[in-house]
Amino acid sequence: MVDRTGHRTVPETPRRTDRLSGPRYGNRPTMKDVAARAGVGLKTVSRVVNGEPGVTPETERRVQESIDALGFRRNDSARVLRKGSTASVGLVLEDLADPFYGPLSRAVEEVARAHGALLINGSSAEDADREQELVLALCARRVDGLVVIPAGDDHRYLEPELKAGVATVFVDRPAGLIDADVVLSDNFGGARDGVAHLIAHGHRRIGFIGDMPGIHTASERLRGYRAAMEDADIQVEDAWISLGVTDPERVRRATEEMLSHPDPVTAVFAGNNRVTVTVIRVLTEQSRQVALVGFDDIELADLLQPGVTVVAQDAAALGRTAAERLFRQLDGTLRAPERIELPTRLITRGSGELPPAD
Amino acid sequence: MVDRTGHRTVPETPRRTDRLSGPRYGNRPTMKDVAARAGVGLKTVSRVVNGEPGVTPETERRVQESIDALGFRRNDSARVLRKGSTASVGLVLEDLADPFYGPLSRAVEEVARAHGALLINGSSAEDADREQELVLALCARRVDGLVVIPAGDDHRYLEPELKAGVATVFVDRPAGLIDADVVLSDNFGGARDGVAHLIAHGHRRIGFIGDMPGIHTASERLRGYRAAMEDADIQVEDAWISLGVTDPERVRRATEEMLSHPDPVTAVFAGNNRVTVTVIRVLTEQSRQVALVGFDDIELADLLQPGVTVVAQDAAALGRTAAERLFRQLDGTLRAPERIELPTRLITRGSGELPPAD
DNA sequence: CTGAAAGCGCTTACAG
DNA sequence: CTGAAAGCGCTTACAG
Repeated sequence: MVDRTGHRTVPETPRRTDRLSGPRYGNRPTMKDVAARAGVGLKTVSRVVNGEPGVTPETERRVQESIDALGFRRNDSARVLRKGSTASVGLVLEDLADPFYGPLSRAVEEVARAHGALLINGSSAEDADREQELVLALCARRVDGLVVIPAGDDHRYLEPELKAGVATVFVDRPAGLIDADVVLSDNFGGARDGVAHLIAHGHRRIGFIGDMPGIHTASERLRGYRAAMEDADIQVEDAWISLGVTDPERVRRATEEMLSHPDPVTAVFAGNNRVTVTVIRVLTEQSRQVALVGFDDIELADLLQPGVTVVAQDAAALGRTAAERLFRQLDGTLRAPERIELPTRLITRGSGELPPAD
Repeated sequence: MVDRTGHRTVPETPRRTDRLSGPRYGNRPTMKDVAARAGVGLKTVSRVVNGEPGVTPETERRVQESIDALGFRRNDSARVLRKGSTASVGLVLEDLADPFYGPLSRAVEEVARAHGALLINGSSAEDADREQELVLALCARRVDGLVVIPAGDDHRYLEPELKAGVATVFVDRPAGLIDADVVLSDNFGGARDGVAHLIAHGHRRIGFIGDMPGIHTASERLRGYRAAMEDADIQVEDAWISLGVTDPERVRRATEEMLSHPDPVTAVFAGNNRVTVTVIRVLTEQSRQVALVGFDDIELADLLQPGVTVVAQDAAALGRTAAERLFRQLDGTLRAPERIELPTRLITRGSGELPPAD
């Protein structure tokens, strides 16, 4: 639509259905339109839009007037195609709604922002196929880099992408069957310290309720539990260990079973935040006092009676470390893939210092 | 790099620095490379890659072999440019790390996924300038639609974009000075019900501790408080109301002040989740029992002593409703902007049913 | 069934 | 200081 003064006119009412018909993103003006209206060349518009030097003030003014009048905004999709860098990073995690991933995502976002990149976010829902689908969709969009909290344990599908130079860092759990950067919490050491803390407070019969054994964090924490028990020369009984999905029903049943044994555990080590919450519910219903240490901090843990002793990991630090490493890969300052382990911190609040109830 | 059989060779070690120098995204093969290797035309490769009909099995096999050998993956950046739809939606919220936004983001993501779109996520950090910067960056990327939890109260900067047909839905707080779709919780009604609940349990001196008065949700909830008090013919005293930032120090001071008055409040209505948490901390330190109802549910609220009575909003429903409306805008099935209000739910757990301590 | 040409909206490399 | 041409990697419209 061009009126007789040569000005492109924009209809007052947005014609929304147009967006789907043509390739012109609604009907947004392009640099070509701006150039035509201002009576200059395309490259001059590009110079003004990008603040490049070499444009007389008068020309610049004319171009700027044209930009404002048409409501022009540079199409970064086109820019990206030509420049070869999308200035975006992909983050694939288990579930955006899980409070553990909030601070992690935010930390990745902040580092990306400092490098001028946007964040594309996706939840794998702990499904390996969905993880792969998401990761490959992000590769197809040519994100500059990828931060992945893996759901699956076979990442060979990423090999061509890594070869092609897609920067990638795995977080929270290692990559499977490929050599890649990974940033983890010290799950083994954290769990060992938490269990040792219970032992130091007189417990010997200690239960471990954890996530599915296939998950790296779950098996590492179990290994930490076993190491602490072995260090104290305690023979672990099968009935003290329960692994599986972390939904409340399963965890509740496991906890109640463990506590109803003839010779029950006097303390429980909970394998992650979801497990801890359910175990607390069950313990408050018991007549007997049972000590508890949980892996992962939870909100309001200090306000419960007793306060909940936890092994805390620093989710924000995990995200920050991974994202920084990603951008160092992109700088080219990095050589071989590394495995970085972040320390955990035992926070004592009461539940882990309860003596055995005998 | 082409060897003597005409095959493009890929170096074993990824030359990562290459990514930044040229426009070829690392050195990924393109459809042209695939076509050359397979000895077919570009369009034939496009047909195979997109599963279009009209390719003989033998040709398809040759193309597929070439794709696999080269590690080709379609560049969606280029596709997007030509097709005019980026199959992505932008979500701008206050802080990804805030637990309220986790379920909301996830809900938006799920709806986007059902429509084949990815989610680009950004935190405004409650800063109007940063909100605008993010929103406009997303517009430049030509996202198909935008879900915005606004930090600022003037969104006229979005007018050219709306005119150009960018689908937009505001959530949690309304848009400022422009006409746009908005999905809100019934902040007024929820607060009024919560306060009425305290009045029904015998309270007359009820405090209100809320967020900054400029924030829409904060003022609506205060309005609900006032309405409930007026319905009960209670004259509100100035000392019962405290508005401001929600950091723990400010809220703690406000709560303690309110409780140390000669004739102190017997109940507190907390304006949001962050306020509630701090108020709980202060109340547990008091010798006197003070009733509490909080706006927003918080995790473990049922495990505290007493359980925390809250006015819960459904964050996931807010996100889902907004995203669905966004895609209906894109369908073209929507006319005028609307304001949708979602109900809240009073959850009684004990703290709101405590009688006045006299 | 197949493919060459044009084009999406920018930037790059170059010439005037 | 300014701009025409070529190109980024795809898809579209069309011709054979």
